[in-house]
Amino acid sequence: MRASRQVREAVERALKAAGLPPLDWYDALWEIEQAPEGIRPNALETRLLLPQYGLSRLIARLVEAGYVARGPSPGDGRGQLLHLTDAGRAVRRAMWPVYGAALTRTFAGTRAESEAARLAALLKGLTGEGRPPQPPIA
Amino acid sequence: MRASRQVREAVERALKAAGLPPLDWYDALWEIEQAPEGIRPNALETRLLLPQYGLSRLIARLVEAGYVARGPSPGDGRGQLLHLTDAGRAVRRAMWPVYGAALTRTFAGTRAESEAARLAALLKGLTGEGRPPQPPIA
DNA sequence: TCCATGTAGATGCAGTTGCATCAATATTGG
DNA sequence: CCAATATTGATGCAACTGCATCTACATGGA
Repeated sequence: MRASRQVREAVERALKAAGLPPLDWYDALWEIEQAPEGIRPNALETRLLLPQYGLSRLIARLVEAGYVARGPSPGDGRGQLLHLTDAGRAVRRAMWPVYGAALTRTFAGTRAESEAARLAALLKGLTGEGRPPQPPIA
Repeated sequence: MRASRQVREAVERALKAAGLPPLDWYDALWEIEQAPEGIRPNALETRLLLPQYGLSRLIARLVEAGYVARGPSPGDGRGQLLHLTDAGRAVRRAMWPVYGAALTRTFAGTRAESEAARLAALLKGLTGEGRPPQPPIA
C-alpha cells in the first residue's frame, strides 16, 4: 500500500507540476483512444476496474474538459459511445513523457528496476487476472 | 496501481462489513500502540508516510472516536503526545483478523502468495526505504 | 532582549469519493 | 403483449483529500 501510494503521489505531483490532468485521466484516455469505433462506459468499467459511479463522474469531467465526446449507443438507448477528441489525443500524448519520467525516477536504483517483469507478473495475479497488458508507449 | 487498489478495496469492504473502522486507522492505531510512552504526530508522519494535514485529521477522527488520547508534549508547547486508549487497543485487535483474512483471500492462489517475501522486498525499495517492517501479528 | 526565521499542528475551501438510490431503457417469462 | 426484473448510467449526500494558509510555540542571531 505504501509503495503504491508513494509512486502514485510522485506521478500526480509531476503531472500537476506540468499543468497536466491527474493520473486517472491517462488510463481512461488511453483506453478510449484504443477504441476508434467508440467504447461504452460499461466496457471501460471492466477494463479500468473503476466503480460505476467513479467512472461516470470521470467521464463527465473528461467531457467537460473537451477531451471526450459522448455519442448515442446504436441499438441501446440507455448506453452511450465515447470517442476521444483531438484535444483528448493531444493531452494523452503530452502526459506520457511526464508520467513515464516520474515512474523512471521512482524505480531507478531500486531492486524493482531490474526485476520489473517479475514484479509486474506478481502484481498482475492480484487484479483478478483481468485485462491485457497496458502498453502506453507512444 | 490496479493491484493495490483491488487489495485495498477488498480490505476496506471486509472491515466495513464487519462494522469496523477503515484501513488507515489500523496502521495509525498500530504505530501508536507500539509507543507506550506516547508518540508525537510528526514522528507518526514519517512512519506512516502520510501528509501532515492528512495525519492531523486522521488523529482528530481517532480522538473523536475515543481510540486515541492527546496529551501535552513535555518540553515542547507546540507538540502533543498521543496514547492509545483501551478502546483503541480493543478495536485494533478486533480489526486484525478481518484485515488478515481479507489479505489471505486476495493472495490465495496467486503467484504472489508463494513469493510474498520477494514481492515485499521489491516493493519496499520503492517507499524510500524508510521504516522497519510492519509486523501486525497479534 | 527582540526580531527573524523555523517547526508543529490545525483549518477553510474546493474538488473527489463511497454509498445509496434514481430514472430510463432492455429483456424475459407468462 | 405486459408486468416483473435486470442493466446502464447519473446524482444527492456525507465523508474525505489536497492545497494553501494560519496560529502558536521554538530557536538562533544581533
